[in-house]
Amino acid sequence: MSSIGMILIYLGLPGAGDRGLGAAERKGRDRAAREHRIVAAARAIAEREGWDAVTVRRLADEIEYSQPVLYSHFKNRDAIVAAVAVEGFNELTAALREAASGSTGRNALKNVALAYLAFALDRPALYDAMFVLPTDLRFAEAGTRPELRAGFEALAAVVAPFCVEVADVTETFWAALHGLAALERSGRVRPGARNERIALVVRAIVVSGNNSRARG
Amino acid sequence: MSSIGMILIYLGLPGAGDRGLGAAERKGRDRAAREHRIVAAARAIAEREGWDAVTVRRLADEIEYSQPVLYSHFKNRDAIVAAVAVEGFNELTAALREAASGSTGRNALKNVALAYLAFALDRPALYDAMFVLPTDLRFAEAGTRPELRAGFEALAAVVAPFCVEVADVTETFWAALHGLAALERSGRVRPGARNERIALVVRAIVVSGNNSRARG
DNA sequence: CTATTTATCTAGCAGTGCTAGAGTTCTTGA
DNA sequence: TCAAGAACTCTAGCACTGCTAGATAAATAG
Repeated sequence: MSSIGMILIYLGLPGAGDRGLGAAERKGRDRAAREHRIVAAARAIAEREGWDAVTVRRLADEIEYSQPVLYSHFKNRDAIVAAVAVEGFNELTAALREAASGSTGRNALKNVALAYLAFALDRPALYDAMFVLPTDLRFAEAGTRPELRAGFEALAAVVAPFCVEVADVTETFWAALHGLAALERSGRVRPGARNERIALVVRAIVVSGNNSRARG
Repeated sequence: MSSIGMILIYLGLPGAGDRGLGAAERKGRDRAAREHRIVAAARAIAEREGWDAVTVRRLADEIEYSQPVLYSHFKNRDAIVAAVAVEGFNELTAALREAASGSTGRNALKNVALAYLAFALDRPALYDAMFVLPTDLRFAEAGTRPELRAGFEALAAVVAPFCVEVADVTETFWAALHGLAALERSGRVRPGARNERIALVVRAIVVSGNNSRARG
């Protein structure tokens, strides 16, 4: 099965002898496709065997190129992790929007919280890429990537009805969800009480979110 | 400065030629002292240069023994990280108790939250050992080390006045604090709004903690 | 003083991220 | 059409990692 993947890809594209205007674009597409294969391979291996198993040599084997090719796409290994993280933020945002749609107010809040936890717990490797492993992706700063900000906005949307200082409450909501995910994943909290914890977070926002100018 | 540390240690102990009953105990003490030096070196290097700089070779240099000696104290590198983490839990527990003492009710809650964040933010390497790096330390399970449980109890103590389901609320409080620390440390939340976020968490527990049997 | 156990070290394995320089393939211009 | 130049990819290797087998030195016991 050595090079079937590559063969299929090339069959779907103009022939290699192709001259003229289309050649450059084809190269660009090939490069983009190869880059995507790298990211997909990294993600698949990480999800199956953990991030430690994602070595540059192994990725090179997977895409059937030598190691230096990977470094023509990504500055270093961390940049590959970051690319997976960006995919993760897109999918998390989609999952949160989906969870919010079709309900409003308190129910929307609860559904989003449940969706967030579910996302973090069944895609541990993806979530690690987004929040645990070292990347230099940032939030809340100039130069923040739109993929990251969109996730924040999805949370802000369900939080907004309950507060005036939306940014403060959204950040705190996010932190609570992240903390719940992190502690549960590392076995530091009773798995059976997940729903109770989520209910507490939701209730906290509903009851105390208003007038978020906290006094104390 | 090659072996001054060792010389001082041995000067403070019975002479090397010492025979008889005391010799075995002295050996035990020496071993314990050496083990402590390993953990201290790991922690110091991690705090100064990050955990990536903590290599077994470097620790061996630091304590002036060869690498295999470290493996006679710890099963592997992760076990050294875990030893630092246990120190961290002891110190975090002490810091939280200190913060809780001298105030009650809502103020105790706020002081503990502030102390938790301060701890996480000015000892990042220690906090990583406790919560981020891979160790097999567990909470909320049979076989949990007492050092870990004590930290939970310190949080539970300040939460208890505000709720009936103490375990649920304590876990959620801890998760919120951990999430705030994690997101702030990775630059994913506005540093300037830290106090507002903490105030929200405190207010949430005060206002909605009672009757924690959440409905909805 | 010798034999045995204990403690320690040297040297090395198999793996990592990353890169310089060689080699090949493709594109271009005459 | 064919050589010159550019673009691309590979081989081989560096410096490092965690970890360990086997040799060696030191301490203990008989």
